[in-house]
Amino acid sequence: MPRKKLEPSANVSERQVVSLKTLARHLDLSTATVSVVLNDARGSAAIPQSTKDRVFAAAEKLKYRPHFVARSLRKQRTFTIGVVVPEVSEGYAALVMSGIENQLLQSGYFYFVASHRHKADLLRECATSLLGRSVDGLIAVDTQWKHKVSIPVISVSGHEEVEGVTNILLDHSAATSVAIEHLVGLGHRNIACIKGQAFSSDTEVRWLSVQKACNKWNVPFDTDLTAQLTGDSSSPEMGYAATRSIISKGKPFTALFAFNDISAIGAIRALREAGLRVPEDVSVVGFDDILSAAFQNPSLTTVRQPLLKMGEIAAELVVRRIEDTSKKEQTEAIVLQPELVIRESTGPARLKL
Amino acid sequence: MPRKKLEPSANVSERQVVSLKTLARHLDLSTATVSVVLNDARGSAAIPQSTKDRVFAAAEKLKYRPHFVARSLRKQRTFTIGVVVPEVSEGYAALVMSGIENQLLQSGYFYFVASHRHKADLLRECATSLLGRSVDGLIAVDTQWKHKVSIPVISVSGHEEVEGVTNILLDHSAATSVAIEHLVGLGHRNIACIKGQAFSSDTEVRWLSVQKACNKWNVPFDTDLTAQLTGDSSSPEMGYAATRSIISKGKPFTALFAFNDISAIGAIRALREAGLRVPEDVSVVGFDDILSAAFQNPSLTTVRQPLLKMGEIAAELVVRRIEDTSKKEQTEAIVLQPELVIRESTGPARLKL
DNA sequence: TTCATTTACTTAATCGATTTATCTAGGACT
DNA sequence: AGTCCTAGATAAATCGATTAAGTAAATGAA
Repeated sequence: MPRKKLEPSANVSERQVVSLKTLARHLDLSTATVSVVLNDARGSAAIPQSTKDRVFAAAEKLKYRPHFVARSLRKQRTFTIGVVVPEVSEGYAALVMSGIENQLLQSGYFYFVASHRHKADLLRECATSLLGRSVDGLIAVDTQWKHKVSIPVISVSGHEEVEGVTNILLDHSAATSVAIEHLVGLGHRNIACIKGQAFSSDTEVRWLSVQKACNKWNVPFDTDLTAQLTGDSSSPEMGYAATRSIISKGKPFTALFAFNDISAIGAIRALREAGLRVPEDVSVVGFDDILSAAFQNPSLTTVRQPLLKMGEIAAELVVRRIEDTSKKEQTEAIVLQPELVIRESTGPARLKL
Repeated sequence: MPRKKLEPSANVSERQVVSLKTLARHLDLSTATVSVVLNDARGSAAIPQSTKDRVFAAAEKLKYRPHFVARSLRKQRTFTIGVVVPEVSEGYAALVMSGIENQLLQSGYFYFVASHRHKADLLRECATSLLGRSVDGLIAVDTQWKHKVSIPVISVSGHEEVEGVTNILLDHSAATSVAIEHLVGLGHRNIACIKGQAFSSDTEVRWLSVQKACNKWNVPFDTDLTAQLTGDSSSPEMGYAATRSIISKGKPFTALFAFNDISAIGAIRALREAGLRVPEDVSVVGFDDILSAAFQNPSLTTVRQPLLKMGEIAAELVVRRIEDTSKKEQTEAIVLQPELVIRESTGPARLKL
């Protein structure tokens, strides 16, 4: 097996070799002076450049790295954000987290992840232990966040209005409208819909938007062509079951608007098994545009949520609210626009049912 | 819009109300005594039950929560693990992370995630900043970890042998053997193979195992039926390109063994576009069994890596190595067994080519 | 009675920084 | 000569815990 010899890489290795005290002693200065210089703190103006240079040079040479924990204790800031998600392994959360990470690490923050699996008590526990870890802020993803806490909270796709919580939302009205418009434009009039699980924070808003969109585009909203996802994990299985229940009612339909991509994938399987081709017999529209949506067969037409960007904005915002100490209670929501991504799973409606 | 009135939930909210000092003053005891009692530390034997009861009662009543940062500083332990992954949003990493989380939170640890996107300098930076945060241990996922560090490191699917690093590996020999056996059993003899990107830590080992497996089952290993994934992100696009390049060589084949599920998905698309049906004309085997493998169309036959379990084991191990201070240099690797999951993407070989 | 031990605590050092308040020496000014 | 100012630092408090070492009173043994 080809295995290279490794030279131990020096820089990375040691935990805490040089403390401020060591450095100060080495420079024959007090820790106060060194700290002031290195942080360019108030009072550093009084220190001559020559001394500053000495300090910087020595810090470099001895590879001084400030001890984060000590600094956190003193400053009462941990430069750490708590991220609360339903489940780490879901495509939705993973994308948002990816966006959060992009932005946060750049700003010098790290984040803790905690998942609650849609259980209220676990969520409460998450919150308590993250606060117990003195995080500087929280980002809740797809979570019904109801706790009022003393630190900034950004909620991605949360729909509760809680004091101190900034919501980042999709324009659901636009999202559903554009999806229904697309289907109507292809000649569909009998559109089945899958409603989300009760625990998903988007469920209610989206469902109302779908009804409004149907009104707007003058298509009937038929409750017989409707089913709700059940269970508390999100796998295509749930979409499969929901679709079978719709099919079993025997009412004809030529299109199906799923709650999300995961359920759309299950829906397609159920349709296939019932002998219906996608998109020839039934068009399917998903929601979210998770990574694998483009690689389904047929690839999914879907309403894209800019999940990565939502994560980035959440991270940017939480940092801003932490660092901007002027308490101007920035609680207004931020609304992002969806984008319809047309792929293979939708096509013209069959002319006769 | 139906929106419930919210009662602010009291317990969760405040950051640091009661410090040990407050609590001690309230009890008219010293912080030392209170600390000893609450931690049941050495010396607590000398303290009468009546006092202990008073302390516990007061702690409960005032809702005392120890300040994690202060404790970390004093104990030189942060109860935090650094997790290094190539990319948060990949199915592979997400599953391992999910396993890690299951286990870690139970043990009272949190974790920082940092991703390096297969860039060596970013990886180095990750390592430095995680160590700068005084994490107690590291878990590297699908990453070529070459740094020798002073804290325990567990590597999931790493193949480097570095002192102090415990490797958690799949039995690649068994994995490739069972896959090839399955194909041979279906009558396939001309098997195309897709090799992984150079940056993936599994690539080399797997490639050698594939060759050995071909030998073992007496099928030719034909380099003309071979292509390597390129690019540095992992999307099905890469598998698509690799498969097209194999097809373009014009040599007939009836099966394809992809490097992973993601590339298998791209491969299927390329085959379809070339007019080949899966599995009727070409059988496709993936690797990993990521969540969406089961929901492809056709669903993927694949070699399952127990990714969730690998994450759990990694977490368990890193905690054990941290807490077991007897430095018994536990560096042997842990090898897990794969499982062939037979779904729809494989079938009998066409009799004539 | 006297010394040793136990009991039930407390004092103070420590972890590694940041930050406020203070000090000193030298020069300028009255 | 005395006072004030300023440049250039420093001492010491602080963040909130843990923990080694110490102490006073009570008890027990010789």
